[in-house]
Amino acid sequence: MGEIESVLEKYQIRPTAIRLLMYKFLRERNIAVTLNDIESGFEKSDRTTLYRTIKTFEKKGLVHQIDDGTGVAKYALDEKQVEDGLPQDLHLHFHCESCNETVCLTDHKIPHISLPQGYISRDMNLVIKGVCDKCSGK
Amino acid sequence: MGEIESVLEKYQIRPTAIRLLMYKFLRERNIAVTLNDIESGFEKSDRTTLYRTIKTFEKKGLVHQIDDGTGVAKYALDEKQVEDGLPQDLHLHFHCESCNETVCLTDHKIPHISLPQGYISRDMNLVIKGVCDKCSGK
DNA sequence: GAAATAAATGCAACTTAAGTGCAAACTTAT
DNA sequence: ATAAGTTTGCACTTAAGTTGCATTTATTTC
Ligand SMILES: [Mn+2]
Ligand SMILES: [Mn+2]
Ligand SMILES: [Zn+2]
Ligand SMILES: [Zn+2]
Repeated sequence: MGEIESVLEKYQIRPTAIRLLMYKFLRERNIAVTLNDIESGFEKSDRTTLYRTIKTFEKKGLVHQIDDGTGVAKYALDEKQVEDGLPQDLHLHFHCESCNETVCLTDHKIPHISLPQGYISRDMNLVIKGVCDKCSGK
Repeated sequence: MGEIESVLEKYQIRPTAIRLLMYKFLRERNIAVTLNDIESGFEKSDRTTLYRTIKTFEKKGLVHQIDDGTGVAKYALDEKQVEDGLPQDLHLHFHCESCNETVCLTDHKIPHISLPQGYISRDMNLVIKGVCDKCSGK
């Protein structure tokens, strides 16, 4: 059994052909991808299966969904160890308005925000939009 | 000429009947509203007109669009004075997962975030999800 | 004030992404 | 080998956003 298989098993995802392909696909890029990106990356296989596959990955905690404000859901691999049952730390996402790519800045945690009385925080989403390193040329 | 009319004129929006109604509608609530909310708030008038009206408001800087992660665009009045030509300061938004309402926390500015080399920030979106004061009962 | 011009409105249609139902194919357990 | 459960593919549905175009309404020019 290869390494890829064992990662999926670790997340309690049965390693079918499409699942292995999609996991490899996600590993090959370090940017968040849309369902359309995934679809374009595969010759065969249909949209619904890919949709359900990515949703399975999400439910099992292998990927997280990113809402970068473009109106289309993107997905990226969680890098967390399956050992610590905790959800991956909240980190910020950067969306480049030039190349339209979105990346996880996993080292950049969302700073603590104090809310008005009575407000309880459960989750956060911080997206910074601008120009990425590749596009700024700096 | 009423006060409402003069606000619209200040933003260079011609005060038609529907525009006055929509502006009043937005003023009456202090939460962000979807196009559907607006549509339900009016007997007459059609979706397209309301859509184009809110987009006109947005272009002219009277409202800002909020992406709270629910997948539906919401809109809320800008409170900024038209005098300072600047866009309204970036503030955070709170989305209550209990009542599904989203509010502008205009006093809560988004803290400064330092980005990796080469990344240029132009805009930000910070949404906190949780339970609002009304729903937490505290 | 009437004619010409421009802006706003209403209706129908289109686009895109997301999601569901169901039967066929495939896998795992008995 | 059979039965039960899971995954896959196809067709179809929903919802939000958006555009084209003709009609109506407002503004400008004469
Ligand atoms: Mn991420
Ligand atoms: Mn706001
Ligand atoms: Zn870029
Ligand atoms: Zn609430």
